[in-house]
Amino acid sequence: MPKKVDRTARREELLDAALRVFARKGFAASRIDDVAAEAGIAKGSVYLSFDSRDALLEAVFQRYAARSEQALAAASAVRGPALDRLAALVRGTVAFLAAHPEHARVLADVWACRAPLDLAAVHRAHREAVARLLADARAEGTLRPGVGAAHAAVVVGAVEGCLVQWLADPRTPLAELAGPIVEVCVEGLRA
Amino acid sequence: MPKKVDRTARREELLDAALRVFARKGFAASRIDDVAAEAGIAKGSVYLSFDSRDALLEAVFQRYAARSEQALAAASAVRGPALDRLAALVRGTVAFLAAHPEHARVLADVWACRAPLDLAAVHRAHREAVARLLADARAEGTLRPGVGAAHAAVVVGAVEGCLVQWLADPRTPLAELAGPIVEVCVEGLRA
Amino acid sequence: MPKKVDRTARREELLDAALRVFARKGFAASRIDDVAAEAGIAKGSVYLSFDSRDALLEAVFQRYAARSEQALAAASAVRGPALDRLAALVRGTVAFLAAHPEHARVLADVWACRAPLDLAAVHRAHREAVARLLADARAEGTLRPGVGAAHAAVVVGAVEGCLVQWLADPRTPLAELAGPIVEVCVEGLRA
Amino acid sequence: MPKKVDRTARREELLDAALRVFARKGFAASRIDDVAAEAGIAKGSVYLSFDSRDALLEAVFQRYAARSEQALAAASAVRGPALDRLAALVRGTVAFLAAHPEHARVLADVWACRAPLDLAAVHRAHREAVARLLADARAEGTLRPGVGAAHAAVVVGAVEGCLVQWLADPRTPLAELAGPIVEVCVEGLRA
DNA sequence: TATGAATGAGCGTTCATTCAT
DNA sequence: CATGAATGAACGCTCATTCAT
Repeated sequence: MPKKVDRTARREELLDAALRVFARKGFAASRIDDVAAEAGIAKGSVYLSFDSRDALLEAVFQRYAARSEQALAAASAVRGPALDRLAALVRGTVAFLAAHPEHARVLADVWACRAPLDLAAVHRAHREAVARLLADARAEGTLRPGVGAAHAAVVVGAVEGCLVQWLADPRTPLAELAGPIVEVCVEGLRA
Repeated sequence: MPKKVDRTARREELLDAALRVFARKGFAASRIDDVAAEAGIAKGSVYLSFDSRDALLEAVFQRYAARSEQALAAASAVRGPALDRLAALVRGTVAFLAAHPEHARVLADVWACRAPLDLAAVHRAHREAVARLLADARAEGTLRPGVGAAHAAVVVGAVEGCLVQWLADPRTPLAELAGPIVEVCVEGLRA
Repeated sequence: MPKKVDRTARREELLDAALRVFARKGFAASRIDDVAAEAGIAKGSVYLSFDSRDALLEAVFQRYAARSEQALAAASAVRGPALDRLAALVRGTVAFLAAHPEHARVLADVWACRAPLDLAAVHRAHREAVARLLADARAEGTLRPGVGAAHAAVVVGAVEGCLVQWLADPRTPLAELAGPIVEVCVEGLRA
Repeated sequence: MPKKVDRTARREELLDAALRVFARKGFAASRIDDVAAEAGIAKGSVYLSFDSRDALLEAVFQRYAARSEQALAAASAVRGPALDRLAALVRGTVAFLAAHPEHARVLADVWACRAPLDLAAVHRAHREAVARLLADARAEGTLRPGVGAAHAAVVVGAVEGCLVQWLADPRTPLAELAGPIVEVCVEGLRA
């Protein structure tokens, strides 16, 4: 089935191009021509793979969501004490974002656009993964009293919030914030 | 000086209208006509107070920045042990954001637009306020060893990150997250 | 009747201002605000003296037409041989235009606008004055055979055409062209 | 290279349409829609060939300048006594203008607009051609004493000035003025 | 399938004109 | 009379989308 492969490959190349362009100038200022030029194809050809400009942003986001979930799954697969695994998850998430600044940058466009891109699902998955680890830690007896599922949002938020500060000021050393985040959001929760 | 008063009042009314419109449909989808209609004036009259559509967003942001700074100053003015004051600052910030959902919603537009709106300065001021309190706590001997100025970004991030989750999913109870944030970002830092 | 005087004086001041502005930036690029500012009054006050922006150009032109006619009449009043009077008329016309570069510059706007400003009447009056002098010269026997009323347009054109060259390139020394024009259009016509 | 041909052809068609529209209602009153409609294409398509409305006027002028130069070159190519060639040049120029009333009409818009359209260069070329013929006539001994290069502007002006009178009053028989112009500006210069 | 010329709805901005003060 | 804020029609230009080739 060469057609399918070609279509998929072309979609991926286009998404790579769109990701770079969106990250560089922002979705609002990105033209279909810009994406096509970045991908080295003609403007009209973009519509062979995507229905609209908005669909391009949605697809870019979906790819981020999928990759983010993979990173989450990978981090959740490690063995060891629950809070160590939580620390690993936090570090993994930060490393993933720092390693993919383009994906991170496009997040702002996703927040701003009002399309029904299920960003909430990404957050939910993230919170649930954290909540599971907190529950494990509770079972292990390594969790501070009074800490529970309600605090998962705070852990997720700490990561996301550092990302926001980095977006607003690229000089913020996002990767170096992994340590402090772990110290606050993991070590501070130990019994 | 009736002129000055009128112009300022008209500017404020327009900013109120713009804030509502931007919060409702997003800056990218907001038309000058929408803002004018919301303010009950003619489209052309918007240009009596603002040079351009972008200037409107900038002014809306500047007002947010100023109000945010006021909220910060108010929270910093309380007396008591440093970490209690940090808790107050966090609760105050969350309360401010929860009480002004429109301002908060427009933040996403500011992140997405690439105009030189000094969002970084807002973050910096916030981090510095937190860092000052952490330094005070250190002097009081109430701070956990190893915690310092580097962790201010995490505290600020936790608040901002919860805001992001609320923006992505309005069902997230932002106001109720103040408690967990304090438990993680303040109580977890105690010696 | 102080009102009448005031209104007329105000009109004149406004026309002076309009003439300066139109000459400086061209009618197409001149705003009512520009004229008002040049006259030192408020924008709306312009409409107390003129019905519209176009009426301003028309009035400026009418004033030029009247002054041009006066210059023509003055030149026609001199005594002496017909061709000497023609030379005086040419020199007077050129001197008038060179002395009022602003009026001359606005002529281009009058040519370009399609309003029914009777520029043709100005040309007609000019041609008729020249034709009268040529007829006088014919009666005096000082005119070359074959030259008559039909050549008046050429004499008028030579002046106007030098004006055009000066409008297109202000470095053209309009005043200095009076001599050559007379040599070609007057001396060349002698019997 | 079908692309180049098509683009050039389309440009020419658009310039033809623009020329007609500008001549009919004047540049100031001509809308992009008018030009597009005259060319039978959509408004936006105009921008595939021209950057702006002003660029359209500039291109129309450039085409006039080029054609004018061709007419000049053709007239300069004839053989014979210098003053006969000058007469031919004058007749050729007038015939060219009379045959292209649209081009001539747009000249007024060029005079009025302040864009840096090098109308002065057209005049200069015209003057230089005339001046060369006058120098030849001097060498031939057929030129009246006292006449020289300084009179070239007058000859050029006589043509241009008759054009102006025709622009102001289309009833003026421009073509019929060629004879009188020659009689004044050529015959009057003979030794 | 790939192209890019063509489209035309849409929007930001301008500015002549009006009129309440 | 004088003012200048308010108006809103008008227009240049953009660009996502389409479709003939």
